[in-house]
Formats: sequence, C-alpha cells, structure tokens
Amino acid sequence: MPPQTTLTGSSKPRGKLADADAPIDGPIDNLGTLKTFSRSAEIYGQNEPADRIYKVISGAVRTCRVLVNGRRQIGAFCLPGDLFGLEVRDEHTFSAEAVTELRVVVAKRSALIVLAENDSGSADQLWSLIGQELFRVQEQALLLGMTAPERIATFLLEMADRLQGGDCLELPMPRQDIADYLGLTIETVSRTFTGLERGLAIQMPTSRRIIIRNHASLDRLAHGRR
Amino acid sequence: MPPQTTLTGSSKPRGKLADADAPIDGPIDNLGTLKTFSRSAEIYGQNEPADRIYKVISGAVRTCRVLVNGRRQIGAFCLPGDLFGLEVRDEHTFSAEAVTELRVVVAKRSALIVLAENDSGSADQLWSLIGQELFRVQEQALLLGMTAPERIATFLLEMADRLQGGDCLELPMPRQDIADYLGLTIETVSRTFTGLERGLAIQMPTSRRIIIRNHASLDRLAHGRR
DNA sequence: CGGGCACTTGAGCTTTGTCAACACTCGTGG
DNA sequence: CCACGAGTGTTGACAAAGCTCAAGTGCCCG
Repeated sequence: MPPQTTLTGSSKPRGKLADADAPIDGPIDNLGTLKTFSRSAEIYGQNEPADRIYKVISGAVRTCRVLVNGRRQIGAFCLPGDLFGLEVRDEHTFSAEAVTELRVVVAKRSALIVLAENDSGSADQLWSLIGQELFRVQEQALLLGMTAPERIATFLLEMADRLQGGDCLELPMPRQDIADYLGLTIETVSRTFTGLERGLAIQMPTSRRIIIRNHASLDRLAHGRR
Repeated sequence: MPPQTTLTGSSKPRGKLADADAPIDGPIDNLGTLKTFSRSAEIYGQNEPADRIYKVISGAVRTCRVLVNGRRQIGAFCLPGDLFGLEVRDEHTFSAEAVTELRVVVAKRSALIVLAENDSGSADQLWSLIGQELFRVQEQALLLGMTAPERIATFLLEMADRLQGGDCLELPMPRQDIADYLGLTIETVSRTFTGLERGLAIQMPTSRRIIIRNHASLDRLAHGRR
C-alpha cells in the first residue's frame, strides 16, 4: 500500500506524533509547495473554487460552514498527515481555517487529476481517499445521534488515536470548536469534560491537555451501553 | 449529461412520479436484471460483500444499521430512479430493506467497474455519483444538528421534491423510519407533524398522506430563523 | 497590575425522551 | 357481518438532557 496519507482524518491507524512534522512522501508532496498560515487564518472559503488540495505538515485545520441562522458546523479537524480541500464538486462545501500556526503542502488539483488519469495507482489512491472521506462523514452522522457524554468520549478516543500521544493528548482546538464539531454548546462540552474527570475517566492538568485514565470506561461510553 | 440516475436520493431535480416506474435507461439497467422484494424484506445485510448495485424501479428502500446499544440509524431512503448498494469499500456499511413492495434492477459491481475502466464517460458518472453521495451525507449531518421541527420541515421539503407529487405527498415509510432517519423518537415525530398541522403549514388527511399548505413557513423552519 | 480571552460553574427553562394509555386501520376467522 | 388482534399512530404526564443567560475563575501577555 502506498504512502500513509489520510483525507481529513480517517480512523485508520497512522503513526506519527501530532507535534512532529508529517513526512513528505505522497504524490501530492512531489507536486506541491510549502505554505504557512497563522492561527485563525482562512485557507480557503466556502463556495470558492476547489482547485487546490492541501496536506497538513504541522499544526491543525478545521473545515467549517456557517448556516443562515448563524450556527457554525465544523466538518472535520485535520492533523499532520491529513489531506484536505479535495472535493468532488468544483466548489468547496466547507471553508478551511488554521486552528494553530500551520504548515501545509499545496498542490494544484489539476496536477492530481492528470496524475490519476495516467497512473492507475494514483487513481486507486484517489478513489480510496474519497471512500475514507465518505466513511468518515457517515461516522460523524452517527456521532451526532449520540448523547453528549457519548460524543465527547468518542471524540477523545478519536483524538487520542490520531494524535498518537498514547493516552496523553494536547488538544489543538478550543472548546468552541469542539462544541461546533459535536453539535453541542460550549457549556455542555465543558461540563461533560468536568464530569468525565470527576468520574476518573480522564484527567485535565490544563484545559487543553487531557490524560485518559480509564480507557475502558470511555470505550463503554462511546460504544455500548452505559 | 447522461441519464437521470441518482445515488440514494440527491437533491438534484428529478422528474418522475414516485408511484410511476423509473425508466430503464442507465448503464446499470443494460447490465442488470429485474428483481422484486416484498415489504420489510432484506435486500442485503450490513457487512455483506458489496458486489452488486441496485436501482429502484418502483417502491422504496431504506438503508440502515443497528448500533451496539440497539439504536437504529437509517442512512437514506431510496425512491424510484435512485441507485443504492454502491460502496467504495468492499463491504456494505448499511443494510438495505424494502420499505414497500419493491422492484429493482440489479447489476454486478464488477460489470460496472469494467465499464468504468473502458469508458471514461461511465467513469465520470461513477465519480459524480460518489460526489452526490458525499454531499448527501454531509447534508444529513447538517440535518442532525437541527431542532425537531427544523428536521421534520427539511424532511418534508426533501420528500416533496423527490416524490414529485407537487405539494401533496404520500409517504412510503412509517413514523418509526422517519424517527430513525432524523434521529428523533416516534413520539416527537408524531407531535411535530401534529404541531405543523395545527400551525396550518401542512394538512394530514391520513397519517401517510401529507399536503403542504404553507411552503414558505416550512422553508423558514428548514433554513433561516424561526 | 490590569485587561482580555478561554474556560468553568450555577440556576432556570425549553426541548426532547420515556412510559403509558388510547385510537385507528385493516385483515382474519368465527 | 362482526369481533378480534396486530400493527401503526396519537396523545398526555412526567423526567431528563441539554440550552440559555449570567456570573465567576484562571491564565497569558501586555
């Protein structure tokens, strides 16, 4: 199987530290150039032409859209190694913003398409990326049907897996982003974190640093009963 | 643009009556055979190999999965003209069941793949189907972030559009299916319908037949404020 | 030291879920 | 033809979850 590159954070095993830089090894990297963004900078906007694709080298990205009523929905968090900006339609459905100081590799979409047309390996890879993305969005739809503690537990386990810091994770995003990702209010997120800490499932030295104390109890919350 | 075929009910304009048979004109149809299922029959199960794709000729289909905790999630309703069963992975993420008496055209997935490899038009079509599906799931994630009346209003407008009966629709599915699709309980669905009828937005001659009386008020509910 | 920002906590309220009873429809069998 | 029962839908009373508004804490950075 070709290089470890995930589109917008699949739940597949990865194997890099979040703070470490992602290796430059995929087909995108060879065609792309390095670019940096500062905290909260917009990388592209909703409805802009989707003519470039990006790969996170260091930092984190959120993809989001604001609705007519003002609510904001975060579609995904992208961590080092993740691809984003790849769309099937010609316009971006979500905008993308830097959650932290950010370094990405940018490549022209057209270069990718040409690559895929000539090289069936790249085409397969493209296809599998879309498959991962579809799967991810389906899982998110599942997430949104759960209770608040279930959503938070699922989120923490996902982040623990993707940040690869073992059971000790440094969340790059503020509470408001987590709330908008999980479809909750910031207060409910905060209270649920506190509740998990009281229940000894996690420990919070600071609000951004979470240590998973009881993996099993989070698992039980995220999946099965209780 | 080639034949009017939608994957699992896009929000693109279609143009057939739900009760009428869908025309047999796509690439799938030429390769496929007609098959019938009776009400509640399983067409394929979760985790079964995804080696066939289907097109609804008459009737309706629900795709669903049951979670460890017993809750059921409906991923989509498929109406005449809709494709379903096409997966990027090799196994079905959702099972598919006949909501009503059902007629479908079935084709081997492998035949489709071969077609796509030799004919770039078919490949584009396949690509655009996945794009539609991705878009649809993203919209469903939006849906699940709304309040109950907003979800119901959105659902009714979507069905009104897809069933093409103007403002008079005959829902093929029971309340429980609607509830599991919208992430609500059957009671909340029922009460919300009643509420909309009291508010004169809709009229319900029978529980399955819904007449949209005030399109604008449903629109306001589904999108913007109020 | 002071201001701003992110986060937490509390009190009250709204929405939705739960449990239970009841109504309607339709097909079957007495 | 009617009675019955199963499946489906509605309604009510209450409980629980999550949201809103408001205040308060802690921290970082000037």
